[in-house]
Amino acid sequence: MPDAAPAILSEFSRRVIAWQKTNGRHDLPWQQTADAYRIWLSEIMLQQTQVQTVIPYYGRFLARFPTLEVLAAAPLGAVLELWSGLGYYARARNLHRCAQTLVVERAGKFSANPQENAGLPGIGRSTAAAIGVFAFAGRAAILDGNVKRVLARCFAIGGTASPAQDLRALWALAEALLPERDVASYSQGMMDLGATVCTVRKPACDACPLRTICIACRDDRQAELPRRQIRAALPQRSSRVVLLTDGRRVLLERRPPIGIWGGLLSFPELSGEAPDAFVLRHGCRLLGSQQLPAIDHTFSHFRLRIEILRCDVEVLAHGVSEDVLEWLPVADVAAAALPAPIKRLLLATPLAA
DNA sequence: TACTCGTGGGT
DNA sequence: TACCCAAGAGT
Repeated sequence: MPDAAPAILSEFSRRVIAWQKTNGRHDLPWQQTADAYRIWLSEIMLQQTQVQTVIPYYGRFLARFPTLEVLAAAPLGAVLELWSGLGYYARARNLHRCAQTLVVERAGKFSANPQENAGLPGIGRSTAAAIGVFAFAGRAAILDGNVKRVLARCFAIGGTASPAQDLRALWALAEALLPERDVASYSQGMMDLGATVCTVRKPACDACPLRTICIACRDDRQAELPRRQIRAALPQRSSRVVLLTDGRRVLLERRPPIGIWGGLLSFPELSGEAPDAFVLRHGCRLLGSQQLPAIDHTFSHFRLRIEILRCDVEVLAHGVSEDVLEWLPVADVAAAALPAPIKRLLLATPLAA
């Protein structure tokens, strides 16, 4: 039936748009603007991160960096401070680089053409499309986790082909289903459907505008679509670190710019060195030490047990520290560029002797 | 292509 | 409890 496809495609977007207008989300902070800077920021923060997690970070970030120019002029450390706890810190580094690139090379403006924004640091195909749709009322296909799930179920994509083939099929579908008009409502509707109705577990098919179209719903295959990626058991790693304090400040180390927690401050690692030697090497005299309960932290691809030796010290000499080391006043811990578990521990540990 | 890169909530 | 997985992109 060669004529059936176009009819189904337009019916699909028509239902999504109608559903979005009455049942979708309209009050999210980044939906109150067409400012490309704000749209972009929200899209970066929302990568692999749930809406409710992003909302407070988004508000604090905009209060500190209200414009692209302010962001571009800020030091990376200040950006990481506002990103502390949100995770995937390469997003913050790329965000900062992207802002500087735009200011220097593109007059501080995003393009209305998604293809010209894709390839900027941190902006891939889907994020570029989202900026084009929500900031410039353009027409481009988004393919995030929500859209993938809706499409995979509705059209039974996955399970037979390779992941790469699945992805190509999903992109092709996303492009083919894109309506001529109301692209913003459609795109928002697809994400809202995936987030609130077509959920990973126990989808609310009774409330879905696509239930009479959806193959997964018809065949009761919601649980097997989209195909879940097989994940190996997470390897276990460990590290020994020092919480070095003089009662008012804590000694922290700036981590390398790439890798886990890249660019953030964290406890100096005690790689095989004896605690006394470590303390002395940093110009301090050891007053007392205590092994704190280990922190068990789970990353996306490994588990880390952090053994923490608390060293209470007296500072003997100043200026002997390397430039990657920094004494952080206790009062500044909450606002510092620290990984979530490190900040949590410091906030819960009284440092005064 | 496969791996890297955080964190918190849900089940 | 242990596992799943989010408004993905970089390498």
